[in-house]
Amino acid sequence: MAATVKIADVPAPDTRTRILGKAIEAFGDRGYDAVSLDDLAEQLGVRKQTILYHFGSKKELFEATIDSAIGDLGATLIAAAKGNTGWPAVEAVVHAVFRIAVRQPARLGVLREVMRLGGEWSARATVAMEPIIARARLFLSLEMRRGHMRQTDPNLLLVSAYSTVMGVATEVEVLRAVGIEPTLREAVRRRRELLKFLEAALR
Amino acid sequence: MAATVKIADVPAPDTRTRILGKAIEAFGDRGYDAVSLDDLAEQLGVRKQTILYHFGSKKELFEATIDSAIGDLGATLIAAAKGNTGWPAVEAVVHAVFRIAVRQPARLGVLREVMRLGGEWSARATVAMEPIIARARLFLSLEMRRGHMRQTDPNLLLVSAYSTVMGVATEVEVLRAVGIEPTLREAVRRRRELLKFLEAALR
DNA sequence: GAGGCCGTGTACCAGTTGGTAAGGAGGGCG
DNA sequence: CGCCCTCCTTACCAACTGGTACACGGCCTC
Repeated sequence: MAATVKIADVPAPDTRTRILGKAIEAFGDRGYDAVSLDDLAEQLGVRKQTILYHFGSKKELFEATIDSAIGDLGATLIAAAKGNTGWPAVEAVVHAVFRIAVRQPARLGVLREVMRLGGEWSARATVAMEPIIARARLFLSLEMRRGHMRQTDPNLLLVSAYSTVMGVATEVEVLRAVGIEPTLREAVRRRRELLKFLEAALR
Repeated sequence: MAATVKIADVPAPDTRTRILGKAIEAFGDRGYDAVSLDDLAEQLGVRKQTILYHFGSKKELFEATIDSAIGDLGATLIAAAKGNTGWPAVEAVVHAVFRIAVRQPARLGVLREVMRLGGEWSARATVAMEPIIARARLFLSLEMRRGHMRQTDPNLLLVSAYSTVMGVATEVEVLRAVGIEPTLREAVRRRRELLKFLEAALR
């Protein structure tokens, strides 16, 4: 964003950037295996070998995708938390997650996909997420010590909260299974409901 | 189980059954795309064409996998809930899920995978799960009316609870990311912690 | 023992996959 | 001009994918 204001900062996205963008989109919502370089190339109006020129292999491309998507996600969440303490911090983070879920669901999709694949890739993502995890853990510990939050293992609480938020924000098919259509209006209601759920669970 | 006791009930699993079993395992923990019929055949010590003889195509095999895994899962959960009311019912279901997560993680994996893939398959799984969903919804509504549970939209509550339980029970890589190793001992602790989380969130 | 069905194996195949090799087109620069 | 460097293309390819056609052997029935 802000591309219209700055002068020569983001000068019409170069090919590499365009590829990465589409890669996040594709990998994020179809998964690693289901995306072929040929597909991707066609969508970009470019030959597959162009992709392989910029990123040496599909694996490398995916690694770049992970770093980009997760780095970005982390930055967004940390920015959301910044300046807030206590419950408002949780609210701010959940808001941020939902905003991403609505606008760029694939970005969260990449995280989901990486965790699904496991192995080296999960490890890579784990490293990329370390800052957020550390921050979240610290936050929870602090809130517990202050008596604002139920006393438990912060790590387990973190996993529970993560699963709940990711699930409610991104599991479109599960929502559909219980009869909830993934519309914007519903997303707002879902977020509100989720916050109540979390508030009850945490405090 | 109980194969050693019964007499001619399960007479050395026939090829079709063996294929289905391995398919659940494979699809459940590697995902649809990542499993090739050749792989599967080799693991079974059989030619790929044998698989295609019993199940006409990979798609059909996967459909059979869904029906088997999810039908079975549903039966287990309903059996667990049976006879219990109120909070003990929730505990029983969570116990059952964790038991499956420890013994046959792939069975839950199939559910996850299907929901990830979306489309016709999610629809199929949704149909297969209808009985459990209906029962759970009914249970929640009843508990709310009785005042044993926080008053909210049962559907949203269901999704939240589902996400939380599935996440904590099956998201091995997420657990690892926060430093929790997926051992049996940890699973017990996790389950206990999860129940506290749910109890706080629900009541 | 001849014929038929069931279950499995052999032989193939066309399409797609990720990846290599090599050849421009265009610009900057000596 | 000639040379190189960056970016992208055309032309291939070997491996693997799901799938078809068909032959073989054993068992049952007539």
